[in-house]
Amino acid sequence: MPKTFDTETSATVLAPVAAYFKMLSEVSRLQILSCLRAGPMNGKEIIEATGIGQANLSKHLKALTQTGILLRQPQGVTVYYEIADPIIFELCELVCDRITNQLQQRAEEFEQFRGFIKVSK
Amino acid sequence: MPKTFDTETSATVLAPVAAYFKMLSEVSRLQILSCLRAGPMNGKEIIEATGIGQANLSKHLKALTQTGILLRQPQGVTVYYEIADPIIFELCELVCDRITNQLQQRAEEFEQFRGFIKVSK
DNA sequence: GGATTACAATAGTATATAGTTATAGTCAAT
DNA sequence: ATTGACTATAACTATATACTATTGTAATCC
Repeated sequence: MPKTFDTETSATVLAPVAAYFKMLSEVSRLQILSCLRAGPMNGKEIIEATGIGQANLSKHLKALTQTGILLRQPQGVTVYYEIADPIIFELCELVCDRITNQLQQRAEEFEQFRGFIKVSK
Repeated sequence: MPKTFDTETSATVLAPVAAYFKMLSEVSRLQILSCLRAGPMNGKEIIEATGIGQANLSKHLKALTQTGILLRQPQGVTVYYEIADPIIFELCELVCDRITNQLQQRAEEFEQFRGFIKVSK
């Protein structure tokens, strides 16, 4: 097994990874996932919770299901969706922590700047 | 502190998270990050390693730097880039594991299907 | 100083996709 | 069968962004 990949190989390997992250790169879809954190919901419930349009939601749900992030469970006329793998929330937590740190750091920098301005007083 | 967010609030909060994942949702950018795993590199080296065009690379590097994923370190005329936070590789590992599992599962299903076909023999 | 090298910035094009509207399909109950 | 409720699809628009080509800028070498 080679230690490194050539660019062509790595592009092939990285494509599904990129596709997975792409599913998490839209506010609407994150809202959907955030809702489903509490448990399975059907389309109408998700619409009420998020305010996303019906057709648009349907498309997102299809994409999320095809990527394997959601499970689709029809019950009569309604369709319930649920998180297929809670790994998503781990991912989001990691990113949230990172963003929080960045914001705190910027806040500190700004605080220092403010102190610098007030020196003249 | 409320237990849940209204849709408007959650949209605001989720936007930076979505933006972060968006940085990881393109093969080109994942290639760049993959290169930099070994250590800091300058633009020319990244071009050689990935085959990405110069202007395109420059834009990606700018975006990745602004998001806080990369650190930019000019040294004379060249600019070295390095991973600002190895959290990215954790994220990628999680996703890779997930994708691997999915593929293995599909392989098993296909194996069973193959067995089913051969029953007639 | 001029040439070269390395990177950045801009404009322009092409493509992808989020969102909307309208329509159709699906299942259950009457 | 028909009605009503839920979901899916198709066509379209608008927007975002990946990529290319070109030009600009700054440092290093002759």
